Amino acid sequence: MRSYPPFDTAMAKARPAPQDHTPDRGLRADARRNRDKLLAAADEVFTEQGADASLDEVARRAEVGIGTLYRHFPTREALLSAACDERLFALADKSRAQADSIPASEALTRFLEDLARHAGSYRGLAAALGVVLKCGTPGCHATTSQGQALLERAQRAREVRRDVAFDDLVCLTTAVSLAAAGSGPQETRRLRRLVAMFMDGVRAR
Amino acid sequence: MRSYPPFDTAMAKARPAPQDHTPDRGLRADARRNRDKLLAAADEVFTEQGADASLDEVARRAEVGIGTLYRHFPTREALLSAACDERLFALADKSRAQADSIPASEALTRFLEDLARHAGSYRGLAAALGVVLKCGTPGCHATTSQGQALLERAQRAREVRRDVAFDDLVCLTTAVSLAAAGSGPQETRRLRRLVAMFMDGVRAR
DNA sequence: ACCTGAACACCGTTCAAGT
DNA sequence: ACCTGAACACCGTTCAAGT
Repeated sequence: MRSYPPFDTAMAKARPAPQDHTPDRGLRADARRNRDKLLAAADEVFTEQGADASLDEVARRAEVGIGTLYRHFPTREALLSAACDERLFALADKSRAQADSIPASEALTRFLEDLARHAGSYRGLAAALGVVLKCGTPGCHATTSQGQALLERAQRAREVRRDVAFDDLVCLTTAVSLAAAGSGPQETRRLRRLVAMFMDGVRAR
Repeated sequence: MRSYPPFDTAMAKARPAPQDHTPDRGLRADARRNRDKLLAAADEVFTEQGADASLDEVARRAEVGIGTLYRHFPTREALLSAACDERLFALADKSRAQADSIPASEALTRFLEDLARHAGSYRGLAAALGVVLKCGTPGCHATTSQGQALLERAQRAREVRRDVAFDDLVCLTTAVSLAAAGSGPQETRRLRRLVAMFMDGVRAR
């Protein structure tokens, strides 16, 4: 088991607003450009080859030295979560937009389904989801705080047990994503079924 | 993402009986000895370093050429599941012994808890549990058939929904094990709580 | 039949030299 | 301040030569 060095939190800077969430302050123009190229390349490569694709390949496709990759993203997880960040932001936004118009536990269920689908966007992302969601990236933060808010709301409405923690739900999502690896219609059905079953268990009675 | 070659099913021979489950037929004495040394070494190394420890290290500690390791176990999963086999056998036996004297869903719950604990015996085994349980090793087979039997019994007793598949339960176990990584008293408590919650969702209503 | 280990291809990570 | 890529250490896998 390889042990990654501790995540460099300096890499995860607070973003000014959901619309403008690129950390351009304190980055030289060329550095900023390289960072963007790296993210685009990472998204491509991870999508094609899975979450443990070669980082060399990412650097090559970004037309950037491998050292530059490490300078920007000291660990694989840092790159992984940065590459997912847009998606996570979108997920949190979508949930916030629709949450108030539907019942608490329904909102929570939809959120978890989306999260499970997100974890399936790269092969191998699901297993890393727990780590990725704790990496401090803005998108991660948006997602976890939205999830936590939904959970608390459902608990206040007495629709969900009090002894359920957000981490339990992340754990469920991990499981469901692992089980639903691939994203055909069959997997999607299974995903929804598993989320529903777990939510039945989580529901207050 | 590394793609492993397809698992060589010739490696997983049917065993004569639960008590004597070492494939000694068709193996020369020295080969048999090497196989045993490899399994003992693998158990040690995986326990110390996790499920993705170096296979070189395993061969070295078994005092065997690396080629011999690959001859006996063509994939990491093959070695992993062979090394777990005793444990899985014991798990199935224990469950069989106690199952008839307790209610169906209780027996199933205990079985799943044990399986989750098993998945925690090596760091990183949980994520591979789905694959390991499908590798055809005798211990895997004993475990899956016992689990399937317990599930069917609980379904006949109308204690568990009909639309639950054994794979769903394996998926749960994976999740719970991932969430309960580590094996302190806190993790064990969490493990039992998560299993209980999922079982509530799985329960017929 | 089976074992051995050198050889090959590949990957992650660092760091001295460059701009 | 940032980039580069050669260099190093390590790992998985194969296969020709040996018993």
